[in-house]
Amino acid sequence: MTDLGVSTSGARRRPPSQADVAALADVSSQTVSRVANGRANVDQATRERVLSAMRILGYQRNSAARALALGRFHMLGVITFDLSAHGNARTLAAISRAAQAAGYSVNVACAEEQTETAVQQAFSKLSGQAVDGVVVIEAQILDRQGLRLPPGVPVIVADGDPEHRFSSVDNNQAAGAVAATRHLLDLGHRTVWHVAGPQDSYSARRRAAAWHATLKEAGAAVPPLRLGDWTARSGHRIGAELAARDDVTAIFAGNDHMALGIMLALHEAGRRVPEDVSVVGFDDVPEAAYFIPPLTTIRQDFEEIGRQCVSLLLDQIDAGGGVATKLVTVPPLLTVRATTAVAPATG
Amino acid sequence: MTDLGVSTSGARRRPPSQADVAALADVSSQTVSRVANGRANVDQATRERVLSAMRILGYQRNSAARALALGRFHMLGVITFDLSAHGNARTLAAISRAAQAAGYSVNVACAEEQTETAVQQAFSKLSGQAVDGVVVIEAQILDRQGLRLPPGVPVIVADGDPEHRFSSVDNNQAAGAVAATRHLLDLGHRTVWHVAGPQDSYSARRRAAAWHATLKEAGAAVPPLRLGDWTARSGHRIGAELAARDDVTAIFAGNDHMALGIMLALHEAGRRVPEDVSVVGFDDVPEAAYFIPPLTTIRQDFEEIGRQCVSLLLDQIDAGGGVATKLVTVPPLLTVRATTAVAPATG
DNA sequence: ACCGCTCATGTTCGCGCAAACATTCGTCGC
DNA sequence: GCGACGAATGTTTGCGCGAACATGAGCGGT
Repeated sequence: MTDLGVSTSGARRRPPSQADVAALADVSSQTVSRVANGRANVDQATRERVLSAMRILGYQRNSAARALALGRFHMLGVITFDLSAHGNARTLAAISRAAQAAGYSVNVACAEEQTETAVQQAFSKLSGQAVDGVVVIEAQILDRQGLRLPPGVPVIVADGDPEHRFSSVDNNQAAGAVAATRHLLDLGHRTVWHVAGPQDSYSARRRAAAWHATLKEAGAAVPPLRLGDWTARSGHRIGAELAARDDVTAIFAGNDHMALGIMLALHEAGRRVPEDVSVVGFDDVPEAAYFIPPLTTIRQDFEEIGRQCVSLLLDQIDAGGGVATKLVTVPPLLTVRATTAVAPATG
Repeated sequence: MTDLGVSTSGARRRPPSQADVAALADVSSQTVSRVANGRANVDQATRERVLSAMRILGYQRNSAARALALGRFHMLGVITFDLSAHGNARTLAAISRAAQAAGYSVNVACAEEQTETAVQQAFSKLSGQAVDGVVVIEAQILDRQGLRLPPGVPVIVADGDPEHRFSSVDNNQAAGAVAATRHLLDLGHRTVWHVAGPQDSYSARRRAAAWHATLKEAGAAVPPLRLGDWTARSGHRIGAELAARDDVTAIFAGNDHMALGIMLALHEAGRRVPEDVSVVGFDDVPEAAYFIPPLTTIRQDFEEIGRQCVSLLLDQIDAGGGVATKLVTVPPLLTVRATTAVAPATG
């Protein structure tokens, strides 16, 4: 009895419109519109007649027509680069959920490369005429002065806007890096080596800076910064070099995957974790608890980041532009597992 | 000289329309439309005048109006569940890229739960009135007979449609599982244990079935199937049980993350990989090569899956429905690393 | 010189929706 | 008892675009 009128016959027909519902329910299409939008000023009996007609025809409102009439799309754009990066994928999922809850849908543009043109293209595809606002996830590229985003489109940047040209939602990268470094120092390590992410990533730079500052403040020597590219592969390469040095007893990796590579290199070089060398990661990917040994790391709350992005963006959209840029910070959490231990006795 | 007319002043104005461009270029708005769509029948001089006017005003066509006029949205919907699953995220990224290349954008709906209602809701949000077609990624839920998708919307299922009610793009799960099992058997193991993914996943079922068949065919004993849930955590739990049994010398895990958990459990129980127990995973996540030891696994080509999904979907859209369902299979690849070795000499 | 053709361009119209305005009631106050 | 009001509903209109059709200019063949 539910989908009576949904003819299943061959040719693709025009889906039912308000007018069709109106005809069936014997009201004007405006009344259908009112019912569809939950307006109060419709008689109960009429409303039910309309609702039933909708059900019979399988009516769904045409979002394009709605967008055209309203000038609002009820759609958010998300620009991202690498969805194989765990954090980005998680953030996207959270954004999608939060947006759905607010009645928005999400249009993803996955830019291949981190070039200005690629971003600008992705952006112009989305912007202005198709979405009400945009979230840019981890846009290392936003650093570059050259990037000019069209004005008038609300933009939120997740984790990547060093100059605060846009509103942004950030992990408190500094706090996380400080916690990691302090944790190792407190364990008695003379100093802490840092294998950082690529320096065109603002997150990576902030983690590195906080690590540097924490060492300085503690009066510890500051070893040279080692630069990876977020991959386990780069961690493995750098880890091999670090493993060769006896004076390395504590390593803070820029993310969990690099930590994994480092641990493999250490293992291959016969240096035990955590007895000889302590390792801390960053992200707390779900598998981190099952590395060998389970990884001490900094947990990021991606769900919260996604929620905040959407909430900030919606505020900005509703305010109709001209809002001061805001910065929301989500605190990370040190999660101690089995890769960190007190410093080995000094030979 | 590029964005002259893009006034940066306060209030949000209506973005420029074809009519505005037409007025500036002193042509009809239809001519602007023709230029915007790259039609041939426009004089070169006129075309340039229009293009320059577009540039000056920063014109972008309104996708809602376009969709309304054309009855086509140039947008694909993607329904997915868990973006923290590596494969899903990768597939989504590939779909997004392929869609963009074809001039489509991608609307993601990330359903929270795998319930029929959740899917149906996500689906109806997207369907009919907002997208031209839908890709469902790994929809374990499609199994259930109860699920009724609205007719008339082209649907492609990535890796999850056991009854072939829709066109789908699949990994050749069977081939992968056979390769994994054979590989272990060839190494001299008497039999192979399988830690499968949850059995409401079609992929998981197919892998398990192929493992079973391969053992049978080889005349090997078929150990009881162990059921995990794709997480490293479940792998760890089951791994602990398996580690306690001396007769377990070869394990085929349903995915790399469970393999990781299994390896940790083995390690904790003092059983060496690969000397005592060989392990094979499935997926080849980027970190698999850096597990301790590096994991032998089955590589899936997510890029290709994404591309195929889009290509199939576009075909179906262009054909206007009424096409026979197709099944495209993407072959996986056995990648041998360090977790597999010849069977230990039998005590 | 005239017909018939092609090509560039203009005009009209409708896609489906909701805002704004118009209309019809019934109801309340004095 | 009559005007003022408000609630339910209908009518008109335009959002921006492109299909379909109309126009008009230029050109070749006979």
